[in-house]
Amino acid sequence: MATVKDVAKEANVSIATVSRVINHSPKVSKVAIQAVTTAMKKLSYRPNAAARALVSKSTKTMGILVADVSDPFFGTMVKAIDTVATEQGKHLLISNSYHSAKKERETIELFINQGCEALVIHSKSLKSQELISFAEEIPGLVLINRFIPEIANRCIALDNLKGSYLATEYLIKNGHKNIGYICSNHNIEDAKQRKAGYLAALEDNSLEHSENLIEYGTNNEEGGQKAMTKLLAKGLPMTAIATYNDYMAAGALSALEDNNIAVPKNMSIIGFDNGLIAQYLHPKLTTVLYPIQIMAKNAAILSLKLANKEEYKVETMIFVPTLVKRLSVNAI
Amino acid sequence: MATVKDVAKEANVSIATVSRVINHSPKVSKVAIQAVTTAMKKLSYRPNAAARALVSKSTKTMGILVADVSDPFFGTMVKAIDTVATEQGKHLLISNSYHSAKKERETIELFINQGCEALVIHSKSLKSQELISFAEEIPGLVLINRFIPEIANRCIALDNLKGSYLATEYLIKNGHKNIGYICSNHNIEDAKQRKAGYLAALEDNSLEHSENLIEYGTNNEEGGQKAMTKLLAKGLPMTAIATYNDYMAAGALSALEDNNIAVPKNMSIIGFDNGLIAQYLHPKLTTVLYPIQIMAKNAAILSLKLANKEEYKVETMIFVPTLVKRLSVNAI
DNA sequence: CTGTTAGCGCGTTCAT
DNA sequence: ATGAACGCGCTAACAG
Repeated sequence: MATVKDVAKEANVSIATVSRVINHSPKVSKVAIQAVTTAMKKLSYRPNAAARALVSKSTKTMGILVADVSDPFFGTMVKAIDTVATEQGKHLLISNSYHSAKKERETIELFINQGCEALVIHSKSLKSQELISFAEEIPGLVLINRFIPEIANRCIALDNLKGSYLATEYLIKNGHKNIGYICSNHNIEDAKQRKAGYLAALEDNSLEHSENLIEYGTNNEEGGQKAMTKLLAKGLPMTAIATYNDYMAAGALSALEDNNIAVPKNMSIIGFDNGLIAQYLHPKLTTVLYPIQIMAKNAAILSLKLANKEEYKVETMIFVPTLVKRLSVNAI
Repeated sequence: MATVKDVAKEANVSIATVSRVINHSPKVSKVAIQAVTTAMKKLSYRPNAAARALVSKSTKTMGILVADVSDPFFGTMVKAIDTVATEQGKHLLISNSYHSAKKERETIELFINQGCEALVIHSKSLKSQELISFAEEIPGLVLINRFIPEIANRCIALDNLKGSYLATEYLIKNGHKNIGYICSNHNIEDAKQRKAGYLAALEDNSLEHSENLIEYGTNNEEGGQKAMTKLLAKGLPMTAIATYNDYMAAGALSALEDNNIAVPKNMSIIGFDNGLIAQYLHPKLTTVLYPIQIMAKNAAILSLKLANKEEYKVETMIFVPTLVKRLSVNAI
């Protein structure tokens, strides 16, 4: 592996000159540029990123922590971040936490040790206080999908409650009065907030709301299917169901089909996230749009600005979900 | 940011000793370990990865190039690689090529400059020769989803032809004689190989095969829908259709539904990949399993071994796809 | 415009 | 068991 020294010797100039042409310094003679360029090609020289980082104290690297890249939700998020990072000449270090607090902590520390100046962190398991400490240590750290009041200007989050409220309200506007809810049993804020949104909508419309109308499960298809089955077993006069997310809605759909209950004819159902599968479900799923793309883009921009010590305020920190009407909800 | 020097001073030892306890050298006295550990905590010392990489010539970083992380196919691939990388204490640098040859080239060079010793590359746009050069330069470079004879021991690929052959043969075994094919118009090997597999199966079974039975489109839902529509317009006596991938199959399903052609009753359809959406489609899609998880795992292991200069031969380089029978194919 | 020189933070001989 | 000193490859003064 050739170094600046080798190139300098080959081109008959000093290493300083080599460094200058590498970094496109304005004050280098044409001949020098020519000689160095040729030498670099001949030796197939590659600048050593570690050495550069060591002296310039910048790795041009952005760290991203997600729960699981194989989930298209996070895939979409990473893609959006990648787009802005690439524009700014940054590279992406990525890590999955799989919802483990330990992994979340280790990853953030790793990112710091690696010298990532910009960090976009999706953390659901770490305590607020710990995140606040990290945020204080790293100016470029931005939290996504989570809101912590003490560091509000470092958070890009979704109004989960409003999302569920919107979904439930939409069901109500369609004439439904007995509305069930399929809830995630994952102990994170999102689950509580979405459930609260459902409850609030019922209450605001003076409709019955009882724990009896709610069932819990893992936040995936299987959990949704089981929860739906349990709900069905109660023999409640439900005509519609709101769900924690699209995967659970998909599971509910399966359970309904297995029991010959036509959707939306005899049961309306609404999802949450507007994930990849929503449009492929049958019937195509009416759901709530989680604007993760635009949120991720904003988080990336914010992180980069902050890391660059620029004063910067994003216009929106708390994003509002919207309704995506497809075919799984009927008027009664 | 504290350095070894600061820690050394705080602990009243030399930087060499500090370095030793950091790297768990066996010959350090208990007292020294204690003193240094305390000092590190007090100063909240973090080893500088760049400095370490510079001197030890190892970044413990693995580079991954994919086409698009937001596609669950690649998400799954990245996750599988992440699992083995994490086990070995490696971190992941990830980049998307979005199918651009330029981006593919730049990314590989970036990875090299960054000092990634292990590389798992999904490249469809670069010429074989260029990839061979890179492979010769970087011992730890492994190609995934592509086979280049000259560097066969550095490739983990799928037998695409056999996959399509399997799919078409399955249709034939179910009594279908007029089988159409929805092909990707993306100019990459996979498209040619899969089409060839379809053709070969028809030929081996003495069935009609003509370009008239084939339609092309972009390799996504929209392309599948359009291709299906064109196929339908020809008024052929088809009873079954093989497709380039699950997304195109999904589009075909939509077109079929729009035209009131029941699947699988009046038309059988088979996908390719067994991607995330296959199980959510209606009817659940019969398809061909692309074992990307196990392939990615093997690629990661191979890459790490190679980077480590260990002699290593994976048992399987060319993986064979298998059938996943669901509900979109009927016997005639 | 160009060359010399001094570190950046750390691992590693080589003495002790 | 420990410390002094060197060098990894590069950038950034500084002096010419």
